[in-house]
Amino acid sequence: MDVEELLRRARALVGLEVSEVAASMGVDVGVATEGDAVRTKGTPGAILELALGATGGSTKVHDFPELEIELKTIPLDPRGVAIESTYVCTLSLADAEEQEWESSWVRAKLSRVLFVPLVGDDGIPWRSRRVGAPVLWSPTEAQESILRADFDDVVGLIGIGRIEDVTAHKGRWLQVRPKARHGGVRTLAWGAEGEAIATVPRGFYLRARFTSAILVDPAACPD
Amino acid sequence: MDVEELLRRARALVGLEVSEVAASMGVDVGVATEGDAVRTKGTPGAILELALGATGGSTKVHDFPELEIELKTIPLDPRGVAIESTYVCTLSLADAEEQEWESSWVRAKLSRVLFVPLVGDDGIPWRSRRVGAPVLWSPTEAQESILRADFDDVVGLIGIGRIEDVTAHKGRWLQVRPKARHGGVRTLAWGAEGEAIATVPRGFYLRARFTSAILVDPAACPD
DNA sequence: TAGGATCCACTGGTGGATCCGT
DNA sequence: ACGGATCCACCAGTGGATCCTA
Repeated sequence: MDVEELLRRARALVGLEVSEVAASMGVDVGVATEGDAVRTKGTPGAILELALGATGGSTKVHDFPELEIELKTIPLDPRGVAIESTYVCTLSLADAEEQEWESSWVRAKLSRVLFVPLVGDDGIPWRSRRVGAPVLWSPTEAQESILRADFDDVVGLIGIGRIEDVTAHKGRWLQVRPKARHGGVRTLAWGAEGEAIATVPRGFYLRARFTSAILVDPAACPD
Repeated sequence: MDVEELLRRARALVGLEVSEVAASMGVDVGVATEGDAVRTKGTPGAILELALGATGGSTKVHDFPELEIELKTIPLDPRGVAIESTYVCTLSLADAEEQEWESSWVRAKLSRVLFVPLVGDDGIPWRSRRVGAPVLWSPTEAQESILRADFDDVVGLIGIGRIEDVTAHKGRWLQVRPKARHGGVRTLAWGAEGEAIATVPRGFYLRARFTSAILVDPAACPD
């Protein structure tokens, strides 16, 4: 598959409800997920991956390894505003000192993204959301320097052992938030005195105001 | 639980069939495993862990963390000869260069072992094997130096990138053999030129003639 | 006979994200 | 509004070992 074929496939889904996409793949989402939003958070993303032919499963860097394209579904309200922030990837705490933007996982993921909007009023079940017009995005130079600055801020703090000073308030477009099944999970990090500490795993997220903006204008620089 | 309590529990099981031990724990091994040896390889070990109160689950170093005791079941024929070698632990291939006996996982596991024989003719189903007299063993100095020599041999070879020269022929008592669900699994190692190579995962095993001997005389040095 | 191949259960970590109190 | 908390599926790795040909 080449990139044109991927875009054709994505455009062919525009206007369909997620449940219709699932049905066309032979996936039954009816009985198992009726009225259950909290227990099926990742399902719409998985359905779109199937429908667009994403390969590689779970141990990959990109959803489409040959194209180096990452697929992200974005829940939008009817005005086109993103309802949620977008998870990018896990932040490695143990070796933050050595991490650099150029070779980072988050940069690799964000270098080429196919955003697929799932449109519907806030609160409606994901099955009833409709596929919107896909946007294939790569950061402009201006955008990438902001993303890099956000990355450098948090990785710099973690590198000097100040992980607990990294809150979701930091970052203009790219923020860091907890990422774990529940509060009890802990991972290894380093404190200011070089001591090992156990803390909650973190992930990188794109703020909703950023994804909202680039879905309207891929070269936008909101705020 | 202290070590005396553990030994009391183990002795109380002597003479029982494994199926009887399972039944006393409220575990039904009848229907699911009838005549199916290949699909239930690890079951007798799990049943004895239950019966003896092993804790820690799967992310532990020892089966009895507080006592630093490892539990191993050993299939014996009626003459008291071990039918099989005994798996100890996985061998880490990627960082072999830095590994030393003193701090090794295999040494930690073997520093104190409760061997529980499961006695029966070769080929009889594990359910019909009878629990034999338990032996709480720690290596003598003489024994440990042989084990350390075996360890140093293979880890030394792997450290200089000669993993493919490590066969199960090496090692007087402690040998290295493949350990994976099937031949297709690969793990990372380093070749002689420092290049990364993919190879099958390996584990440390105690040769059957060694376990046979120490079950008769814990200070034995066979061969 | 024993070296190399294989089997199951369980779980921690990752990838998919959204929930929900303040 | 959004920062912190949480949910499920999946899979590779570990721990429990024995099988099975040459």
